[in-house]
Amino acid sequence: MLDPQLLRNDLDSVAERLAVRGYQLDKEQFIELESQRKTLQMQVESLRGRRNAESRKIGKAKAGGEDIQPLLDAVASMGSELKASEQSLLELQQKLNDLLAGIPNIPDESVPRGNDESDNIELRRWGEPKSFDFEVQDHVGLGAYRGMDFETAAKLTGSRYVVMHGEIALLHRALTQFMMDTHSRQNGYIESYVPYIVNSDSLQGTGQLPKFEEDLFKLNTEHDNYLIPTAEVPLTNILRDEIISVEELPFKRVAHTPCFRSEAGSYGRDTRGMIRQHQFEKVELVQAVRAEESWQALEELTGHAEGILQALELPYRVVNLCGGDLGFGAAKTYDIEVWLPGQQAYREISSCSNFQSFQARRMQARWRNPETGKPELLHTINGSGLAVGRTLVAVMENYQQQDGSITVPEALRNYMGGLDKILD
RNA sequence: GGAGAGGUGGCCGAGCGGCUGAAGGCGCUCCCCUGCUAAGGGAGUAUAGGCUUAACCCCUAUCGAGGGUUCGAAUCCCUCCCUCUCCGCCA
Repeated sequence: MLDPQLLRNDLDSVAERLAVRGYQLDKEQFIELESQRKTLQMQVESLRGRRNAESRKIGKAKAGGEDIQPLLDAVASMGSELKASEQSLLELQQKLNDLLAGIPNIPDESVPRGNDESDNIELRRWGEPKSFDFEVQDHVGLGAYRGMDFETAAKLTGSRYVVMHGEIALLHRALTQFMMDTHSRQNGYIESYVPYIVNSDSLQGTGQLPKFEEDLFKLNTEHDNYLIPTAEVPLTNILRDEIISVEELPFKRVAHTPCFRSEAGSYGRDTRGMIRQHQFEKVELVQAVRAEESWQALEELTGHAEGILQALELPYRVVNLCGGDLGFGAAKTYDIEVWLPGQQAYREISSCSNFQSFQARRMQARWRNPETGKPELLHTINGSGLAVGRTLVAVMENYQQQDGSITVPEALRNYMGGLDKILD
């Protein structure tokens, strides 16, 4: 959610900057609703003020043993008038709120203009895509005889799920452990275990609701419960409705969770293999910092995600997402794309974003500034560190050998009982 | 699942339907006294919104959430949520 004050004071420049992401702000509607709100609110509040004053008089008169009937008569008509005004104010505020909640975050100045991923700007590359002197397979081919089993998953559940057996499953788990250890021991994140089911308030807070409900799995319980699409939701909502002290900053959390996404609207995309699944594992990094530090935190967090790929010696590039490709709440996003020999392409493996106060305002996540004594909104940053399933794909494809085996990256061998090679 | 108790400010904890945005305590900030690893005295200390927009003042809302009764609700009624205790079941 944007700062309503900013919209009131600087509507034109907000609209201009939102255009970078292709969002057209309905300025007239906002101005209209806002002016109605103002008059109505003043009306309601002064009515309430009068009623309160009159009521106090009645109280005093009664205590003094006076006849209160004339006072009661004087207030008699106020009730209905107040009720009517309150009702229309409520409706108006609802409309304004809906409008506000539907406005995406303002892109940072450094976000390039553009409509889709073809307009993203590549910032840097790391590592050299290996050239193979044999015909490379993709992970589906490589996994076919090694325990990556889509057919059984289809039987158990349906499409876009996977069952893994044996050493492939072990490799998958080793990746998770390696990532968790790196972030918690070296990068300063506190490891957290969180629920995989959250309520609608939490999804509201991080911005998945109300606009993107169709992307989520909703549970058929009496409560408004959903499976998490990312650990960002529970981790960030730890701070919802909290005012934390300066000693608790920077707030840095890492969690490993499954993620559940309905993938509505992506029919036909990435149907092969485990690039796009309804259920996948992810290690998520979340930071909450004071406003001045959020841009630096984004760079740092992106570096932490890159560090995993470097340790695994997987070639990647970092792109700066253009306005049109930016997520709803992000002011800026770096996508990290890993090289996949099977696709001869770089594919997203992490998405690191600075939300500034966008999420914090929705969830009233604040810290108390000791210099002013006042609470201030936090800035939130998050990113994958990394998507485990896609990392598994990248390891399989980049480490494949001519004889059909897969070399285990050095960094993972301790997690696999010293195993250095996965054979057929 | 059954029975009971309870949810009040950063924390603890009072609160007959009216002068309670909320006693008292703790914590914190500032000042005074004293002086050395203590103590005493005084003042201040919620959030959001409106108005102003430079600030103050003022006004409105908020005592788990939402409704209701009433001129007036932290206080009465209803619904829901959560926490705790006991019993049952269970990884």
